[in-house]
Amino acid sequence: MKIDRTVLRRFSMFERMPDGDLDALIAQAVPKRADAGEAFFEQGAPATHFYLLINGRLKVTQVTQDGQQIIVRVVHPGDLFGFARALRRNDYPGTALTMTESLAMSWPTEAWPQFIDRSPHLAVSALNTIGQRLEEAHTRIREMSTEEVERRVAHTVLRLSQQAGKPAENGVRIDFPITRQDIAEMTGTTLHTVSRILSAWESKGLVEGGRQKLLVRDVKGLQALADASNR
Amino acid sequence: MKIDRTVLRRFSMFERMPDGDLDALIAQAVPKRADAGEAFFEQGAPATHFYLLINGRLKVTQVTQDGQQIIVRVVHPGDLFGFARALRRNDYPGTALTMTESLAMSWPTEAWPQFIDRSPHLAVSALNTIGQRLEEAHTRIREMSTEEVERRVAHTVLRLSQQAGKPAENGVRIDFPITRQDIAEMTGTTLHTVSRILSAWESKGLVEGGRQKLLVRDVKGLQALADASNR
DNA sequence: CTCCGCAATTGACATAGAGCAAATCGTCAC
DNA sequence: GTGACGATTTGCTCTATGTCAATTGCGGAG
Repeated sequence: MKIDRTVLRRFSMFERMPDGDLDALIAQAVPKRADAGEAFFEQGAPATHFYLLINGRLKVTQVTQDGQQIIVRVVHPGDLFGFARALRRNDYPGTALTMTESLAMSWPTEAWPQFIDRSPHLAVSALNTIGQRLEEAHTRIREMSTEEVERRVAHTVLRLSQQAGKPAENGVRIDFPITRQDIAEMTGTTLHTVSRILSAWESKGLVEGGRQKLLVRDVKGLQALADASNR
Repeated sequence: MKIDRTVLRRFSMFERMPDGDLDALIAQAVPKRADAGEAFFEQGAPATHFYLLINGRLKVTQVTQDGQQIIVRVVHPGDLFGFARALRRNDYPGTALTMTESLAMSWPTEAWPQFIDRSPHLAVSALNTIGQRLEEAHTRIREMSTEEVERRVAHTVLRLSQQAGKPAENGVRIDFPITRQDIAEMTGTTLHTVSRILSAWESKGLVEGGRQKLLVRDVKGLQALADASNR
């Protein structure tokens, strides 16, 4: 399983990195593959490596003391994940679970400073990444504080269709297997409620459901729902 | 209103910075004072400066399209705030509103790289700060997804008492004026519910309320409430 | 092709907590 | 001291969702 420059070059983070630097990074990386349902690392484990997702799709989850699970975020190809250590943590705050077979590159956490030094552009990217992630978190908090479930689900589905949408015959297909339970854990509700909402949308022609499948047929319509300033 | 080294030295961020560097930073800084209720900057305004809170207390708020407000975080003395620009944003994502008269130092955003270069320790601090903030956000998301209102309020009050607690005769006093509305906006509920909860707690002897006042009498008891794995 | 198990759907019911309304109370300005 | 206003409290109602339960059905394993 050989990974070369051209693969990384596709990700905006590495777009402008000189070949030499890129090769140096790759030389130190260890590729890791995981089947669907496997974990790259588990919540609480010592943070020994950080990763770059090449392809596939992950969810980062946290479980509460009393066993409830939430999805912290979904990791898409080109995203870094598991760089907790860079933020001074010694263990992973969540579990990185694959939703489909996935391929990632890994570096030992000690390599992080070097990773950053390699290119100023990369340092900026990394900071931006975190900043963006913080913003996403705040968006989610805002939505959970002020919006009712249906709007939250609408926002979440729209986001997914942007980040992982694949044009299909009659709409945009979410390009990885996702359950109602997943959506529930992303929006802070239950799979029952999600199911009801999706059913309602389906009968309105907004989406098309299926087992671990989701196709958005009417993005505009969903947008309208998501934006609705409360009836 | 002269700010000198000894003031900054109290904050962990500057503990180990050489006098010279510290003075250089101070030389470029402009102190800014704000009365209670004033804003250092407003949501959406161009991010021209970033700040360090010297004393006082702020809340960073966001308003949604339909006018609902949430408190993104509370800023305590020693915290940096408004460094959105460092994360590539051009405008402030929220409004920084003082809860009491406050004093801050400000630097033009252009000075950020220099600020960072000034000391490697400081760069690390900054990264940690953001990382911590991200973690806080995730904690909040987790709480909002999985906990009922009473536990969320308990967690929030405990956090406040840790970050802004002042030992008092019979408990820990939150050291700045805070309304039920504020607490509601921090936990994603309404002031009514918060009021009811606090009243209930008061009759159990856990806290002592008052107009814009809050005194935690029984930290242990509150902890128990916050930890309770659902009734 | 058939079976099995996990996902999804749907109905019935219970309730936490939002909304609304009205009364009271603490503080600050004068 | 007196007003006046914002903060707080509290009762009542209503509804969005969670909870519980049962059924259906898709899709992979053999």
